[in-house]
Amino acid sequence: MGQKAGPVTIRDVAKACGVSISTVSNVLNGKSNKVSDEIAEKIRIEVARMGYRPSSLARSLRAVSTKTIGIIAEDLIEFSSPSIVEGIMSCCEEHGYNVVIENMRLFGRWHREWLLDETLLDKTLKDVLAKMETLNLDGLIYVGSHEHTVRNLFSASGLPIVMAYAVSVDRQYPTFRLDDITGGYDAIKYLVSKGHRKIGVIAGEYDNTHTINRVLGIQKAMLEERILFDPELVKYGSWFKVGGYEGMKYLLDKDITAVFCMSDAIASGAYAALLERGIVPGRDISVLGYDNQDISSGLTPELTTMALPLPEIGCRAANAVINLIENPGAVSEDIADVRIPSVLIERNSVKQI
Amino acid sequence: MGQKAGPVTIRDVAKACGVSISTVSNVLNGKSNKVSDEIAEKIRIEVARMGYRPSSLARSLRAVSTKTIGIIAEDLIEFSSPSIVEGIMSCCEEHGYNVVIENMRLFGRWHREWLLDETLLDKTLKDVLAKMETLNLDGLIYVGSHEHTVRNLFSASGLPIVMAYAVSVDRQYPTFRLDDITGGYDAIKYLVSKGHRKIGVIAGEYDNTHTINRVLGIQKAMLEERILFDPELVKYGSWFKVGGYEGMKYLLDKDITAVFCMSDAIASGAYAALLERGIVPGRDISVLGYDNQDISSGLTPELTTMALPLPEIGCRAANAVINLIENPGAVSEDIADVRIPSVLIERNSVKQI
DNA sequence: TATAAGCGGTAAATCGATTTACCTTCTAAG
DNA sequence: CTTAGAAGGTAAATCGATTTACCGCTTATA
Repeated sequence: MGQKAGPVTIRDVAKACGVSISTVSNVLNGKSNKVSDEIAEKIRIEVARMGYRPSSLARSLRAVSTKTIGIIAEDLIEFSSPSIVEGIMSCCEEHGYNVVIENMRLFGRWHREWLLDETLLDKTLKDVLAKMETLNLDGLIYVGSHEHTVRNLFSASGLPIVMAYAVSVDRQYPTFRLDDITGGYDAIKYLVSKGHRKIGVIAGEYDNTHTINRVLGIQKAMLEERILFDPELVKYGSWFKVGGYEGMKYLLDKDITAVFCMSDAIASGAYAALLERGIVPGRDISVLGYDNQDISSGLTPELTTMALPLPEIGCRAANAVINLIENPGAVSEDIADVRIPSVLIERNSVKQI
Repeated sequence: MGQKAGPVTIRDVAKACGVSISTVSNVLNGKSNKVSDEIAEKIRIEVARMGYRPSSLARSLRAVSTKTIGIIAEDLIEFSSPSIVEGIMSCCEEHGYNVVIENMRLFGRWHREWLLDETLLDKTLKDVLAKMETLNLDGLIYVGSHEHTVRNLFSASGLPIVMAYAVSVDRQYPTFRLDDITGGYDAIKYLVSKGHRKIGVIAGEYDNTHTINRVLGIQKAMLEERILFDPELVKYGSWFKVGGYEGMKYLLDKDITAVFCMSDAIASGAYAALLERGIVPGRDISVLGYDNQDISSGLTPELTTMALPLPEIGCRAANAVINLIENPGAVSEDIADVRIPSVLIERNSVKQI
């Protein structure tokens, strides 16, 4: 019964060593120039023996900074999120920061419809922020898609904020996102390098940022290669399999040797349409995908595709907040808008002609 | 310059209302029977106006409990982790708990080899735990694969701990994992219901828990259906595409009408082998997958498969820790070992004969 | 010879909340 | 008329750490 409950505190260590609390604190924080070697050693031994771990709660309360960064994820399960989050965590780990994640979808009771309802999105975001404000965070990273409108709801908190993958309408925060122009450009350049000059494109929704920018890149590459950009050869639709299926059926009539699909899901749909007609992808026609999702190596033949630089986006975003946190002066070096290129993964669906 | 820095505290609110700190605290914590209605109202208004949010740091320090649960993920990017984590977060959200995630892979400097090296795994785990002990958590959930050895390293912390998906060697913690026996059983039952009685199996590694148990389930179902279990018809290999490719080539000589692949990746390899020989899956032969990964709907024809109950595993694990946290008495109601069945997703790769 | 600086260490304030013990005043019961 | 209890509120202790101010003593400097 002389036994104390709960974990061992700095007070316990101090008592066990017969020194003051401050001395223990000093040793633990490397200010050992203020403590004699014998005492320091004794304390270190006792700390190890007792299994003492300083409470980050108490530490943070005193220090004001919690050394933790909040991640707001629009949808944690969405294909791009986990890798971005891992990139963020990796970088934070390196710099000694903790991470807490809020998943917006959860606040929406598992429905997806809210993504389409802007009022609801705003409301959800506000709830999430209220919860996070309670957490005494040092900074915030918003991970989402390009599609949605993120308004200036954060400002109240006064925290450093950066956007990963997503873009805020008012462009108020540093942003790290895909370089879609270069993506489209590189895709065409690669296809041309393989001898293709008659190239079809199956795109996502026609008014989508990714779509628009990739088409820009495509046009740029074609101009350089002196290929006439034929709007008849690009089919807009959806990002999903069905879009690829329909797009490919449309393109089947055209005179092309290769097709650039703006997502791997689209490519899988294209495969389906091809197979239906007995045309084998990678032999009779070349197919280039985008995203490098798991599916791309599951297809037969394995899909050559452009890998999304997701961990890098996360990592650079994290670096940016940390920088903002540690030198608050540097805030307004022109709100950054960094675009990070995708990298080509060669597999077997594009052949040299 | 009369301006205070930092966020608004309870003291500020108290001052603004001309009452004591305790009164504000009482109002905020619903003990309003100790406060007159006028004052309570006044405080609530002021709280809203000033945008005051109680610091969870200070609150937790005082309350001992942080209302947060730690997740240790062996590999956050691994296909099963994000969904399990989402399940956990969903449940925690509902019960008012926060969540912090540690990704073991990060501590291993992005290498995967450590998963094979048990000493390294233990060391990594110890590091992660040391970090988490600092966080004053209320409970812990370990999310990992069945493959690895998780020793009794946690005990020191004295925290409630449960395992999600993974299993600890010493079976010391409540465990929520796949019901592989039922999985194998249901798979065969389904195939039989579609008229198949000559069924091949492409399994994972022969000494893997999933493999062993699913085979058990297969045998049980076949016994029930009076089908002779022929060991020649089950091909062990790897969980990945290559395993499926080789397995299918092996089975091509046999007299079968359907093949049960123990992962979607295996099924994708089977598709490849089939296509190579001009056999079309879903028409000439039926294929059943397992996992319900993205890839399954990307294949042509779309793969009928068994969906892993990942969110449910996460959710039930979370419920269990929370229960352990809130009634510490209930600790030893026989260490639970709950097995959760997979659910069949019908698509187009299995046809009635 | 003053005076300053260094050394090794401690007591007490502090961070922002919760909680306990207690203090008035007022009302109702004996 | 006294006293018990309730209503409404406050001061101070507390949670576990960090940090500041200071203390007594020795040694170097002007």
